[in-house]
Amino acid sequence: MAALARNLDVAKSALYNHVASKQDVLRLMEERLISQVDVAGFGCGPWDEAMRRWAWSYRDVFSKHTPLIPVIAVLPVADAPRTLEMYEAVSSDLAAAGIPNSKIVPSIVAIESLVFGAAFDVDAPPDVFDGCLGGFSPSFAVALQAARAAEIEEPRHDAAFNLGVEALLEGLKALLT
Amino acid sequence: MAALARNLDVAKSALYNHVASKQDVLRLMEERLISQVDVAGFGCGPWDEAMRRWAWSYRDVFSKHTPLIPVIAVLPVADAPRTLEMYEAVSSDLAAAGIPNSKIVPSIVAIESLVFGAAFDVDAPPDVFDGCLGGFSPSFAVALQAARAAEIEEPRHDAAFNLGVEALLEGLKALLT
DNA sequence: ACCTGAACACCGTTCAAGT
DNA sequence: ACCTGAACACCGTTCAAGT
Repeated sequence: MAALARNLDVAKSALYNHVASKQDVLRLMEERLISQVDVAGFGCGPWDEAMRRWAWSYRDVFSKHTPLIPVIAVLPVADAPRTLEMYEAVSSDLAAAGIPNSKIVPSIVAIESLVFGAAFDVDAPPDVFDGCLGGFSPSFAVALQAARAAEIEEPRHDAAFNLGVEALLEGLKALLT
Repeated sequence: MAALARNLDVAKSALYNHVASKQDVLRLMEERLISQVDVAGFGCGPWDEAMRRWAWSYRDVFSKHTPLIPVIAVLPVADAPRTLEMYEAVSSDLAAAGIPNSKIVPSIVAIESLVFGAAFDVDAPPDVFDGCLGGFSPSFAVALQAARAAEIEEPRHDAAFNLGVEALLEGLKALLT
């Protein structure tokens, strides 16, 4: 709230004429961010292509605002019309794809979990794995070296998220359709 | 730091004789939590069974300490010997399972992303989806009703995490072996 | 209706002073 | 080696007072 007031060239207390609390500000931010997530793929074309597009843009939007993730995970969606709109688009495509009704919400939550976790990963410094080549963990060391070699083509966190999304979609297809 | 000092019946400033900063405390907590994660399944039996066991205990441990997730996602693992130990156990099983070296780190990061996201989901109140049955989102409403019906057998977040883990493992098998 | 400024109860961290 | 207490620069929120 202090930083927000500073940016608006206004006293902190002035904010409370427009907003009830910090939580309230975060709720407004959530709606704005969710409306930036790309759901245009749903309702046209193959459902897995739409899911892929949705997941990537969802991750990109929240990787720039990771402090919001703990907030939105706990926020009742009834207060968030844009979020509800997004879920409706996803649900209707999953239903059309033949996913059983009882598995639609679990599928959405599973992908969202991957998206949120991956958003933190994007936020992490590029050197999280630095200095791990000691002889104490030989298997991990060779895996890390192979990952580093592949990094010139694709950033580490993109490679992981790509594999996660593709494996998850593949698995959902295999298990639910 | 204030609460910690309170619990220890000591002045806040006394903490700094034992620890450099709050970040330092969180690093110590990370190590303690990671050492509670069950890696006993690795090195014996089928790799997917070991991964399942690992993922569930990993989620359970961190769902009780979600504020630590943003911290550990950004923490260099070189400073965390127990974490390194855990990665070594996972890596060696994935390599033995025939996963290409260049895909081991991405596989681990993908599962970890799912685990961290799911940990937030466990932490969420049971009524996140309450009051969403309005006519504005028909597909999501029926999906939600089906999910609620299944909830008497298995909690909502367990059903989602179960599907996520099973689909991810299935997908990794299909794509990488 | 919207602003300011002072106040309150908190933070994490530092540092001089003690034992 | 380890503690205390005061101090500092921050928070989010409230409230009386202004326009």
